[in-house]
Order: sequence, then structure tokens, then C-alpha cells
Amino acid sequence: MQNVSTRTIGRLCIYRRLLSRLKDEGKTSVYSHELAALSGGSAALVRRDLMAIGYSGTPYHGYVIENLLSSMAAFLDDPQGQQVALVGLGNLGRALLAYFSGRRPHLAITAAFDIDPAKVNRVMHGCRCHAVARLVEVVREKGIQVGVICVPALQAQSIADQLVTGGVRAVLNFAPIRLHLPDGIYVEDLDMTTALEKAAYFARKKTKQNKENRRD
Amino acid sequence: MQNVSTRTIGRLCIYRRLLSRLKDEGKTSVYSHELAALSGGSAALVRRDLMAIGYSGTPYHGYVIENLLSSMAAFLDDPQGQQVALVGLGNLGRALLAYFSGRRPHLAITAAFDIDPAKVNRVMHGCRCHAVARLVEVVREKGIQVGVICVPALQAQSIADQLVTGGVRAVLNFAPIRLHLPDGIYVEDLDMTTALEKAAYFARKKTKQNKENRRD
DNA sequence: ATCTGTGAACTCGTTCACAGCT
DNA sequence: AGCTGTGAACGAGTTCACAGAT
Repeated sequence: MQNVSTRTIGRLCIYRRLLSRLKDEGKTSVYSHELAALSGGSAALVRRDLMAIGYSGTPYHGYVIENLLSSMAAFLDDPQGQQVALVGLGNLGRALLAYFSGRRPHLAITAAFDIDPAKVNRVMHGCRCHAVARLVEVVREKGIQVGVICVPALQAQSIADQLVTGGVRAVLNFAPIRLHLPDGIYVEDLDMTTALEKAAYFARKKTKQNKENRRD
Repeated sequence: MQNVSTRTIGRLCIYRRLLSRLKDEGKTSVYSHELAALSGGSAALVRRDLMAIGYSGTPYHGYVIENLLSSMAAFLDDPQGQQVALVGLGNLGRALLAYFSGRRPHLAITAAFDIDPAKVNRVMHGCRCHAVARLVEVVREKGIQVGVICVPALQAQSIADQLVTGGVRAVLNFAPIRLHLPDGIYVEDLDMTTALEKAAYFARKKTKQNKENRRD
């Protein structure tokens, strides 16, 4: 159950959302080919991904949704829950705060940071905004291990360094630059500018996009 | 100069931003290993990517930044410019509108859509908001080929279908579901929920993330 | 008859390593 | 000596294809 690839983890998160929906719709079991159709992969890929979490389906009856969801939660979630720090409360930062607030009990943004004195000490979407100057201190005190960077490109590296100093082990980076961080720190880039430019490029080509490039 | 992979296109966009910065800093030429260090790849990879656009560097002197930027613009940009339609003016949609407004002359959001009557017909960040009911019509009239989807998951598929009906060839999808679109339509998913969950997962593992998984 | 689990084959993107140039 | 361009080797991730289960 070790050394699962980042691609597989991403797909597991997607399967989980699909399974929740299916459960809500009243389904109790599901076949790999059904999840494949919903998630855009192949049945074999779904089965391999599920192998990673060590849950076995039953031949002919597929996977029992209820049990599979439990196995996934055990595998993907931290039983104590995890806190997230969000840095940069510009338009995007505020949108993210609104989007994630109160959604997942196991994974919540519990600290926000900005340089703007007008925002500091205000509470937005149930989350207190601190001065960036106190970032390392607050992150360390709360034991936060996940950081989200929504600051302009020029400040992103410095913020990332401070997050890591405070004890953060994984960063979700919205700034359009490549962060340089120590080994062992996970970085996930969500570069909207590049994404839009790519889309624009392929809008002009008769793309026979081979399904599997879709990954994010 | 055909059949360039999406990974390569993405990196080309990144190189271009780096090159602009280097140019602003007064540099006139650059080596593949410099771009590699800045972009987080290897020198060989940079050279292969640049081969794709058909620009040749000069041995010993590297690549002439000015010329390379021109070649990239010729390769990546549409000479007439491209318009983008943005659907969904919630927090995220508005943030994107603000973020992209007036930034790139060649690639601008020129139409926005929402169902909320309070938003319809207002102009935000220089962009007019139309009723979703008029989506197909407006997109077709303007000849828009790139769409950005910022609506809730439940409506995303329907919006995507309408965009394609209106003539859109590439979609940037922020909704956390997999869109099902005809072959030849490019889809780029930016799934923030999955991204955050992945980051949370890897924050707990002693990740020896093998550099290259960073892709988006 | 129709599913799962999985070794083996395959694919495609990256890196290696070196010839060619200056 | 130090770079670029590129054939060849490599490797991670995906699909194929089938044995095993019901």
C-alpha cells in the first residue's frame, strides 16, 4: 500500500466524489467500467487505482460503494483532520476561501494571511486573516501542514519559503512561477494563465487529443 | 512542426514568460540549462521543446531571446487574436475576469455569462455579462473558440455542450467533474478541489516526489 | 456469462550521450 | 571548452489479455 503515484491519488479523489454521488442516488455497488465511463479512464485503470488502496471488489458484483468509500476515507483522509493556510486574499484568494469554507470537515482553511492592513484581523467566511509578518509563527503554532499560495508571482517564492519554515509539507501554488523548495515538500501547481494559453493554442489545432493527456 | 504534445505546449508558455522576464532584465541570450533551472526541467528537455517550434539556437551562444520570443509568438499566438467566453460569474468567475482583464491583447475575455438577472447586462472589468440563455447565440456571433467554465458541477456539462454548439473548440473547466465532449474538442481541467486533496494527502507522506510529476 | 486482479506488452515522454559546430 | 540538435536508451503509466471467481 505504499508509493502510490500522484496520478493515482488524483483519480482516487475523483472516484470518491463520483461514489458519493452514486450513493446519494441510491446505488449500492458499482463496476469498474461504470467508474471508468464517469471518470473518463479505462476499466483496467480504475481497477489498478483501487488496488492501490487495498480494497477488493467481488467478481461479478463489482465494488460495494459503502465499503469502498470507507476504505478511501481511511486511505486519503487524516483521521484528525488537516488544516490549511491560505496566503493572499486578493480576488482569487477570497474566491477560494468562499469555495472551500465549510465544505470538508477533514480539510479546512483555518488561517488566512494578507499584507493589506485593511484585511488583517478581519474574519472572512469564518476564517481569521492574519498579517503576513506573523505567517511562520501562526502556521507553526497551529501545526498547519498544507499551504495555498495566491499572491503575485514576485512574492510567491518568499511566501513558499516562509510556509515551509513554519512546517508546511505541501503547497498548492496558484502563482505562475515555478517554486524552488526542498526535497520532500510536495508542490502542486495550478497555473491558470498557462492553462488558458494551452486551451487557446489547441482551439486552433484539429486536436486529436488522446484522451489521457487530461490529468491536471 | 506538427503534433506537439500538450506538455510541450504548456512548457513553452512557461518558457515564454521566463524569457520576457529575462529580456526585461536586459539579457539578450540564454542557454538551455538556464531555462531548465528556471523552469524546473532538464536542459535536454528545454532543447527538445524548443525544437518543436522550429527555432535553432547557435551553438556556444545559446538562444537569442528576442528572436526566440518572436518565434514563440508566431507559434503560440493567433495573429488575429483570440476571444474567450467566461461562463459563471460567481466568486471564482469574477476573480478570473479581474485576473485576465487587460493582460494579454492576443487573448482576452470578451464575453461573460451568468443566470443571475442582477448580473446580466452589467459590465465588469470591461466585459459585458449576458444571460446564459443567449450563450450559443453570442458565442457564435462573436466567433469565440475558447470557453471557461466556472459554474457549479451540476450545470457544467450543459454549459459545455452549449459552448461547443456555439463553436467553441477548447474549454478550460473549473468544475470538479469530467466533461464528456466530442472528439476534437480540447478540455483542460483545473480541479482545485482535487488539487487541494492531493496536496493534503502528500503533506502526510514522506514524499520523494520525483520532480517530474509536477505538471498540472 | 461477466466481473475482478494482475503479469506482460506497449506507449509516450524524458533523459542519456555524443556528434557537430564555434 | 562548451554549447546545440538528436538518435537511442530508459522509465513511468496505461492498456491488453487472460486466469480466477461467482
